[in-house]
Amino acid sequence: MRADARRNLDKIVVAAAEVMAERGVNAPMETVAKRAGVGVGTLYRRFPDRNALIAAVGDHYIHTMARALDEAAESASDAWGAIWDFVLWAAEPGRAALATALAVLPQEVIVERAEFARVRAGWVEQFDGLVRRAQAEGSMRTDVGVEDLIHLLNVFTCHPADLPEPVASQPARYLSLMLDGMKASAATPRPGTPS
Amino acid sequence: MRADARRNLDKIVVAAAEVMAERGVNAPMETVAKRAGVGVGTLYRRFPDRNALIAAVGDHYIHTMARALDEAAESASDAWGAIWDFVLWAAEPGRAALATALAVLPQEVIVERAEFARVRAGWVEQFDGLVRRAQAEGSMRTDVGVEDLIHLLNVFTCHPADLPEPVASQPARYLSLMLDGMKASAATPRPGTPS
DNA sequence: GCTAAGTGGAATCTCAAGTTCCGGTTGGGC
DNA sequence: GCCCAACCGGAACTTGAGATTCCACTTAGC
Repeated sequence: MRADARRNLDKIVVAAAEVMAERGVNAPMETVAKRAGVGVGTLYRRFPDRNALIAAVGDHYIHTMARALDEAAESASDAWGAIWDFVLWAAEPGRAALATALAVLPQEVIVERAEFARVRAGWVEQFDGLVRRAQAEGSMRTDVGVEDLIHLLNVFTCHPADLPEPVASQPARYLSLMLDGMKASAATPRPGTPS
Repeated sequence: MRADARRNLDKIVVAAAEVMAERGVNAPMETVAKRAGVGVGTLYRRFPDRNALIAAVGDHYIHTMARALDEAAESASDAWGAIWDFVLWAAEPGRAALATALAVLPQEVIVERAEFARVRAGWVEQFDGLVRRAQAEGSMRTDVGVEDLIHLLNVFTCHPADLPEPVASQPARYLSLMLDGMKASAATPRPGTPS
């Protein structure tokens, strides 16, 4: 593979992640091509159909996430701190693109990619380990789990097609709020009138 | 206007709210018609263009929200309780449809409808009043505001086009979590490593 | 019972996006 | 520096989903 071709391929994956984040997985191929600064022809030569492109985006994404979680787990002093670090890392601008792109991946694409599924499963498992440790340490309430965290990460980080800007902006702000709600001390029965 | 025509018109607005919630404001007119159980012809007779339909949905929505907030404010014993009641009311299945529909309204449509803007402004003001009272009563942290609440309501309540089901499901669960994060007692500096 | 108001949906139009294809470039081995 | 296989861009053509029109057929309601 020629060096310039390789470069273009990378640019395409990055562009696709961004565009899909903004406009959904079905964003026009031409938009992706334009963002990547290449012609549609080039895009089609590398990715014969949309699913191939989506799959590439998924791979790119999951590896980035796994690496970031590793780092957070290593550098933080306790589990809760690691979770906090990772979540805020994920909330940084630019990250959103990838998160959305993944949230938006059609199930079929995910399932048929063993590699992707494997990395993702490892990531979830490690994340889950952190959550359990944080709960054991008494810093996180026990009625929420990894799935909730992942879910919320998606919610705040995605900038889905059709929903104009205000929805899900300021991810870091809202994710911190959410983490505050997940602290062990925060769990509450219905305040105001008792339920 | 004949009685049956009136009935159809109502059915159309309701159907449009649902459909727009599920598929975005640009959902096919035919889908709306089908959901309402009328022909496309009928739809076009009442709403010559898409904006007319969107505007009708917006009116429907804002009035419903305003009424619900009134009721919550009256029946709850304190401001924080009223907020909680209203938020959970809004999270009930079916409500989401309307919320999304609004979140998704193009700015132009909103601006050019004085009536809509007026009702909405009143609603926001009343909601803001509750928030301030709750803060004064010491039950809600002071670094969040109505805008945050409204925003989060949208986030969890919307089921935007293109994002397949898991995102923003279980609105009540996550909204309670958020409310827990908004309690006065929840505010935290960065836990784990101090920041 | 009459008729103006209302209706459904087939038929037609429109246009955005997908996909192909080829004349023109260019990286990089020699 | 030369050469050509690999690569590129994007015009041109195709396709399909959805918008919009239109009219023969119903039916409230006087």
